[in-house]
Amino acid sequence: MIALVDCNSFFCSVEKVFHPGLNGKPVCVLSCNDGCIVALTPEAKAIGLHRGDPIFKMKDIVERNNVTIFSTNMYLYAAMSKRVINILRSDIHHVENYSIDESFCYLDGYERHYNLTDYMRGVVEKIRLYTDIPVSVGIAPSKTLAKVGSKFAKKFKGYRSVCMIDSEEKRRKALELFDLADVWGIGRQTLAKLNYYGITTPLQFADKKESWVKSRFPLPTVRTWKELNGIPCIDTSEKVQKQSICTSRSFGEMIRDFDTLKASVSDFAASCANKLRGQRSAASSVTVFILSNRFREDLPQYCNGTTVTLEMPTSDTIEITTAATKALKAIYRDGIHYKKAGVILGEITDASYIQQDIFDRIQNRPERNLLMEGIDRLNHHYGLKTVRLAAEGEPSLLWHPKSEHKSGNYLSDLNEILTIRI
DNA sequence: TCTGGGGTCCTAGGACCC
DNA sequence: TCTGGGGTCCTAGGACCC
Repeated sequence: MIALVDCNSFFCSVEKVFHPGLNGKPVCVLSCNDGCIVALTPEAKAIGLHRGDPIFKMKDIVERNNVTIFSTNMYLYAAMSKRVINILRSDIHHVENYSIDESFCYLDGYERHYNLTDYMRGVVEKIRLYTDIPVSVGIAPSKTLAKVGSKFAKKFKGYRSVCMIDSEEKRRKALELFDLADVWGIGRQTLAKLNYYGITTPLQFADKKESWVKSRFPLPTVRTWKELNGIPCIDTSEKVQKQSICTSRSFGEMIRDFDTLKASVSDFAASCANKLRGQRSAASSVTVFILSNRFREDLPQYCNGTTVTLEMPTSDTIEITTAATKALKAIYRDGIHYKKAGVILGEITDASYIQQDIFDRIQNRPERNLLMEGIDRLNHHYGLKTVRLAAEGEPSLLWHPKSEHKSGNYLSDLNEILTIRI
C-alpha cells in the first residue's frame, strides 16, 4: 500500500504557524509580485475566492471579509516542508518527496505489524505536534487512488485525517463520489474528452475496457485508468538531475529599454547557473524568451524566444550569461513594453562527465571552475548576490518584485526570528 | 494600476534514410 | 493518367503536475 501525505493549504498553514491568531479566519498567499492567489484556506474559499484569482480584482471581497493576505515567502515554506519530510522519514523507511507539500510513503510490510490507518494517524499527530502543520493522508494500492483518499480525508472530519481505500467496495464507492475533474492526471482537455464520451464520474471511466481507453486516449490517460483500477504504474521517483532549469519573472513595471532588460536576463542567467552547479550539472543550451503584456490590448504584442547552443557543456556563470545576452540581442525589438522574460538551460549533463574539446576557446577552465566555487561559497555565507557579474547590474537599479505583505524569514534568519512577549 | 513560476512526459509531423 | 514502402530521429507544442 502507498500513503500520500498532503499538507492542507500548505503555504497558508505555514503562515498560520507564525500568526496563530489567524486560526479559523480567511487567509490567502499570493504569487510573486503580489499577483494571483496561489494558496487559500477553506474560510477564504467559502467567501468566493479561488486559486488563480488576480488579487486586485478581489479587493472588495478581501476588504469586506477582512481577509489576511501574505506575499509569497518560499524560503519559509521550503524550510517548513523539510521539517515535515524529516518527520516522515523518521517513521517510514521509504518516502518519496513529490512536491513541496506532498510525499508518497511506501508501506509494504508495515501491515504485518501495524494497523495502517492507526499508524498513519500517529504520523499525522506527530507532524502536528512538532510543526503545527495539518496534513491529510490517503492510503491505497496506487498513487492515484491514494490521492483520492487524501482528498476524502481532508474533506470529511470523520476520517480523522486518514482515509484508506483497501477493498473493492471502498474503491468503487470512492470513485463514484469523487469529482472526475479532481482526479490526478485528468486536466481540462481530458475531462472535456471524457465528458464527450458520456463519462462523468471516475467510476464510469475506470469501468471502461482497457482496449477502449487505449484506442482513444494517450498513454498518460491509460496509466491513470490503470491506477484507478488499483494497478500501480505511475513512477514519481525523484530524478537525480533536472533536465531543464528555468528562471523567469514577470516585471512589476514593464521594461522598454534594452539595457534594463539585459540586466534582468543576466540576473536570471546567473540564477540558472547557480541552480545548475547546485545539482552538479552542466548545460549545453541557453534559451531566452521575452513577452509583452498580453493583458494590454492597447499595446503592440510581441513574444519570442531563441536558443544558443554552447560548444561544450558548462555551468560557468560568465559563459551562460554571455550566451543569454547574445540570445536576447537576437530577439529584442524596440518599442515593445516587456512584461516578462526568462532563461532556460537545456541539454543538461553530469558535470563530472564532460567531453573535453581540444579546440576549447577557454583555456583556463579549472581556474574558472574554482572561481565559480568561490563565488558560490561567498554568496552562501554572506547572502545571495553578494558577488555577481557586473552585467547583472546594480541591485538597487534592478527591478524588485512587489511584495507588500511578506512575513519574516522566521526559520532561516536569526535577525528575523520571532519575538514572543509574555 | 495591478494578472505566478518551475517542471515532466508524450506525440504528431517533418526531415531524412534506404 | 498513373508516382512505394518501411524505417529512424528530432522537435515544437500540448497536456499535465505542483
